[in-house]
Amino acid sequence: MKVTISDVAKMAGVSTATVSHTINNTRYVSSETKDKVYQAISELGYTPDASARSFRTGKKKTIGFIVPDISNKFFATMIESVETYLSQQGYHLIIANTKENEEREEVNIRLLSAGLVDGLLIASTMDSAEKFESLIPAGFPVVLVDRTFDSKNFSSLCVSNFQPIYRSVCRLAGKGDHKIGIIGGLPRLSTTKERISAYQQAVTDCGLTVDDNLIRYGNSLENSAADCLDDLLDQHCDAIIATNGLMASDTIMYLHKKGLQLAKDIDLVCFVDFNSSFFQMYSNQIDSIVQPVEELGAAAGEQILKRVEDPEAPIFEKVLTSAYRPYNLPNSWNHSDR
Amino acid sequence: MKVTISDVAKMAGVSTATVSHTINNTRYVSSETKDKVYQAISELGYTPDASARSFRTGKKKTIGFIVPDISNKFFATMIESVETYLSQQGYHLIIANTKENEEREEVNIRLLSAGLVDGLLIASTMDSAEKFESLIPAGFPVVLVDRTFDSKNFSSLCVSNFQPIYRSVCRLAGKGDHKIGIIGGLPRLSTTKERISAYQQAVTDCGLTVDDNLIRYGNSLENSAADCLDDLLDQHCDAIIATNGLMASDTIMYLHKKGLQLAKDIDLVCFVDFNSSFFQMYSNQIDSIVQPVEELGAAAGEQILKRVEDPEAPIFEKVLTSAYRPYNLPNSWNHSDR
DNA sequence: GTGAAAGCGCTAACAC
DNA sequence: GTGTTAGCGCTTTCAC
Repeated sequence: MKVTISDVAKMAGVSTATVSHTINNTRYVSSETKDKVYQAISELGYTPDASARSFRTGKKKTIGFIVPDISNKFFATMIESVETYLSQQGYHLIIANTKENEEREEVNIRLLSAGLVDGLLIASTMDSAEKFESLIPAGFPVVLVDRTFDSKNFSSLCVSNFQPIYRSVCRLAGKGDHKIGIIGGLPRLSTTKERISAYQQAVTDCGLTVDDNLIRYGNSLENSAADCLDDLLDQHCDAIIATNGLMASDTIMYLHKKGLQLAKDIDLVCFVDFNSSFFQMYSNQIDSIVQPVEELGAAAGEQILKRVEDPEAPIFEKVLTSAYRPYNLPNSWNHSDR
Repeated sequence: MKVTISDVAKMAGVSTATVSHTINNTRYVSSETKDKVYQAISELGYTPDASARSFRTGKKKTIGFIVPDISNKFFATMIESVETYLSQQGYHLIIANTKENEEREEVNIRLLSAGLVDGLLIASTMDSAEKFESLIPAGFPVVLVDRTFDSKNFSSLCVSNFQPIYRSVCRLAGKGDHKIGIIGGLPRLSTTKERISAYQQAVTDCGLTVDDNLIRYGNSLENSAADCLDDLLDQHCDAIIATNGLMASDTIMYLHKKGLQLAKDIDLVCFVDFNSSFFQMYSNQIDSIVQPVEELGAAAGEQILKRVEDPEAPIFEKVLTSAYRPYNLPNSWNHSDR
């Protein structure tokens, strides 16, 4: 049967307290006693039971990460860097995948916050901040990642979307493009809103006319760009901006299928997943916007652990900056400020 | 402070047993009593503590999945389908990412099997079956996924690698290719071994000569194919087989960079991640092998829950079949038998 | 330098 | 139809 701490204590001829203190280094134990304890442990093959431990201490040493789409390389890479950071700190990672579905997110928040994890990292797909907030138990450690809400009630780690989009529009306009279409993600997401508004401002500032028909929305998941593209191509766009990696690769594929040549028949600006062979192949034909995913993941890991240790810590917000790289400037990865 | 089951009991004027039975539907409770209980629960905002519960029952309602590489689309998709299945059954998924590192796998097996999860799904990167087995506590529910060991001591879900590779070699030989190179993953993996041996047998059977220089090994991670390709191109291969999606996309990119035209200058057979735009673009220039990832993930979820419920269940092995699709037969996705 | 024992929140015999 | 209560395995206070 299961071997417990008292089996070890009995065998070593000491108390359970001593065994506990020995394995946790939590008070002085003479080295002879230690030896006896470790001896007994290895003889019995004892492993402390994690759930008893976390029940007793209230610490699960586990963080939950609620993601909209694991199979999106952006999030996959982020998960990877979060996991790397957390495991170095002795924490585990529980993944929940919402597929951009608000109910799934709701269910997962409830489930995970009910004593399963010490804290939650969330790239939320929710529309309403109020709804979201009502789901989080008071004082429960939460850090928003990539996507945030206007009401700044939670710590957050995001990527600045404004500057790279703004710059890319200016550059396209400078090249003489007049009709610049944009494919956004789900309209309710903060990232989408920021990107679209950067686009609108830049279009205005560059002296072009804002035409809402040039703004199309995908669903942030795979294979959602085609309809948007049909619309945009019908309107004879000179350029298209695809605002996430998944929709960007769909776009490249679609244009390819239509026989349109990038940078010649049509200009393309893409949010690009760094390290993905797909985009590397096109780096000399499209303007790329690369988000600092790994940095984001590591910072998210760091922040959530800070909050777990001190749930009353002041709200922390950080906005990382994306790199913008127009294709005819191959050697300068412009790090845009803010 | 934290509201517990006895707060609820007190407020509802019943015993904790009744509260417990009410929320778990585990014995008859009159509807008036139920009402009082639910009333108290919502008034107090009570949520049962998951760790107390799992400590008490011994069930964590959580499965661990040890993966070699989250950011590989093959595994990302698999995680997604495992998670979908498990969450439908009321289970959670803990992810551990080994980056094809044996020590990281070892650490994670230890950590997760020590009372954190009810069972473990493992796509192992280990070389030695003995080593692996020694890490698994006796009777602990484990299902091997994608990769297996010769000693059949665990249930496993794999994909048949032999037939599609064999067929693709035959087809290349039939087209007149003489020098067929192959890029395998890590040599220690069962999948790599199977694929290489299928290659060797087919080469022999087709009357070509087996040349070990034509067999190169990557590390199963991203950006590991370049060196292999240099070697292979130096030897003037007519065709190359890339045995996982990551190395396949590296290969396409690399050949592209070298200015070689697929299907013209060189034939290419690739393990391909279904649904990935990248490969869809090349589907008329390369022979594709598509593994049934989603099916694999769902089956893995099913099997591990079976084992969790009955750890003494007989060992289960299933080999799913990949689809092989030569590029000039665009409408027939050949489902290879075995 | 070590031990005794309380008790974390819940479930499930057992009792009536 | 419901209540009483032991106890899961561990950590930690208090005591010596």
